[in-house]
Amino acid sequence: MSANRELFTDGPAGHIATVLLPMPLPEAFDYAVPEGLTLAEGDHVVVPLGKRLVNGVVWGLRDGAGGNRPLKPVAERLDAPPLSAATRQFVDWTTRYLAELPGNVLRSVLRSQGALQPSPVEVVYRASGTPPERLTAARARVLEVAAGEPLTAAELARRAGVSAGVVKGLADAGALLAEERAVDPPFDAPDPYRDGLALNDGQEAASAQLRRLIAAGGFQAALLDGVTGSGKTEVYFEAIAELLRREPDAQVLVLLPEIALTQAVTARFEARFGAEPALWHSALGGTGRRRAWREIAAGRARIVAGARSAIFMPFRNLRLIIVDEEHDPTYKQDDGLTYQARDLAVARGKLEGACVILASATPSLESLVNARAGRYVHIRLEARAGTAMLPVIETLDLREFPPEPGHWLSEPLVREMAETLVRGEQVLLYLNRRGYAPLVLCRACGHKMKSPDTDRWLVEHRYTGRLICHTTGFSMPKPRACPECGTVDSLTSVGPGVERVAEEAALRFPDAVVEVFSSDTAMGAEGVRELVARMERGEIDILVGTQIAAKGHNFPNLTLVGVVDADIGLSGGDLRAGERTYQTLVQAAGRAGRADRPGKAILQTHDPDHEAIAALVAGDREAFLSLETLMREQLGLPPFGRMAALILSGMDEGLLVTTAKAAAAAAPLSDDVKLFGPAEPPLAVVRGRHRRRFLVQAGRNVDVSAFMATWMARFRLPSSIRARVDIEPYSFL
DNA sequence: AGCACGCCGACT
DNA sequence: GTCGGCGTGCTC
Repeated sequence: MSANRELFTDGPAGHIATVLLPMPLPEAFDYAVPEGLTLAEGDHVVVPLGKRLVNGVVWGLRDGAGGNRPLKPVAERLDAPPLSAATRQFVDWTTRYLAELPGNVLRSVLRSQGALQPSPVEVVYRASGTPPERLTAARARVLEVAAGEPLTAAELARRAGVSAGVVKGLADAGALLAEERAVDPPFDAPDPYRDGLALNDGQEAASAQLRRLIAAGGFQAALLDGVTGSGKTEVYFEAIAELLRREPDAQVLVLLPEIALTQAVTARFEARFGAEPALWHSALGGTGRRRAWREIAAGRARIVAGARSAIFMPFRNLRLIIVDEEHDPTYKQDDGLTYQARDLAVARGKLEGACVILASATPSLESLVNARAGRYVHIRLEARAGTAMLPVIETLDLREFPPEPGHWLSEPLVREMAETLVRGEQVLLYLNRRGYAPLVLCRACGHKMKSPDTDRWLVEHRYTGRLICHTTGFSMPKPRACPECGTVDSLTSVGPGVERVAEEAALRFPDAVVEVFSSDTAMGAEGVRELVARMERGEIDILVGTQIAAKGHNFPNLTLVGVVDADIGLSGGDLRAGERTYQTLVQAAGRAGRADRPGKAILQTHDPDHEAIAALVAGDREAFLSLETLMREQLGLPPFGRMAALILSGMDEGLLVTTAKAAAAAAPLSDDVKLFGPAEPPLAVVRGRHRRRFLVQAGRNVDVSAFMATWMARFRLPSSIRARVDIEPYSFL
């Protein structure tokens, strides 16, 4: 067992275990340690709570009297790998940082129900080498199959095409040997000594820097800043290889945006290390979860590739964390907790004494500021000379060349598309709007079709003939008559979505193969892979896609990217809108001409002078970032100031308003903290729940987490009102 | 999170 | 007259 396990040997009666339970309780509970039970901090235990038994983790051990009332005894110690001291510290730190309840954070760590039970076993058979006395044809087939890997009786019978009785007969005759095998097999060990792809000079220099960081050991954060196509993955693979060569027991966590956890990405790991990584993502079923969790907790899974929630995995010896596409906004979301996985990764790296590498072609402003301040090592990776030229980027002023009413492709873009198609090359039209039209309204009375639970517009989807709310998922068939005034056939579609742009493209280029690539095209992971493969093979001429099309793929014959509406995201209640637009445009533009062909990107805009667009056209990232940095610094916005939000919600609007007033009055205000609200957010009602929102803005040196915790403790929350704290909120809706 | 306790509607 | 709805409160 590990060195950090303080053994708690027996002594006088009155030992107390503080046990943290994975539930929204205010604190860890004390239990008596029964005579004869030896416990260590981090151990998984079963304890009585009310009239049931629940799992928990020993958070502390001490001697003492039971206090004012007798303690219930710990029921059982589970034979599972204990949570490491660093993992427990990470839970404590995260609890404080997010102003959360500790049990809620622990619940994110214990995300597999079956993982604490002994691993289930199955009986498998292999040939014993002694053939049976009577060898029938059926028996021979079974023995032939069994000569390979050990299989269960059912699988053996299926593959040999015989009944289960034949297998049983062979086992009884001693020709097959039964053995038990854990249902959760270990993951194959990665081999860090295999050769990677040949690195160019830039990649070699960057990986040498990373190897030095690994060799130095301990906590270090690095920003690996490399343009699209510069081969960042190969570079951080070298850091992984270096670590595993030095420390064969080390564990590595690679965080990826959920969408990037595809076969293609894991295949690259397998090609480099000869073994698939252990995967952790939301789509994992019960068995896969249990296997991954146990193997990580036991310290046997070496390379773990996961979505944001993988930052909570119970690693034993985490030495390196890589956050790929660190700028990706999907790292900030709530799945039970509201957190930014990149920020937690840096915090966990500190606690584990591990190296943290943030990789991106378009780093977040936060990370760039940290790099400039010297808190992160800044490693720049230039493009491979000759191979991946950045495209020529032009703006197309929609005020000068307006498309016809009801159309969205401006004439100069259409001309450029025609020339591209004539050369036999491919076009990507990028528009970050799913569906056919973002709004359906009645020409007769002006009624706008809205979601019943929210004020949001219903988005028309032509493929399915339905109107869908992208916030709540509500959906209905598109009616023939206006539900307000009853006029028949008066509902018109306003504005473009990808389906509508695809329709226009198909109309303009009747001979071209046009496809839509959108996250809600009902095609699933399999369909996405198929579509990407067809695009790679050149079987699609014009791909119309949302965000999902803008990243991660390499289409060598794609030479023109048309950004249908570069202005989306430049305005709205989001301080990162400019940054986000810039990143998206770089990613979308980066799709063009990745092989040896020069690419071109055309941005349709009403505001070609906007700094994000101007900087992009000039290819001047520094200029854009300097402006953005200056703006945020002057306004005291992150990362130059701290923010937090409090969202109250409840069915009873009257009670909500009263509670919000009480909350406002209870705020522990001071000079360096500004409080805004309670405000009615744009999404004021979601599924019948009313919402009110507070925004806290404070100086860089203010601990907003502590502020929120203090605030929350100073007013009573009626049980029907829910409160959610969001530290460093990204969305202000 | 569960689970019990508690006070108001339609059923054998 | 009871069964049962989920609002409120507690669990070491």
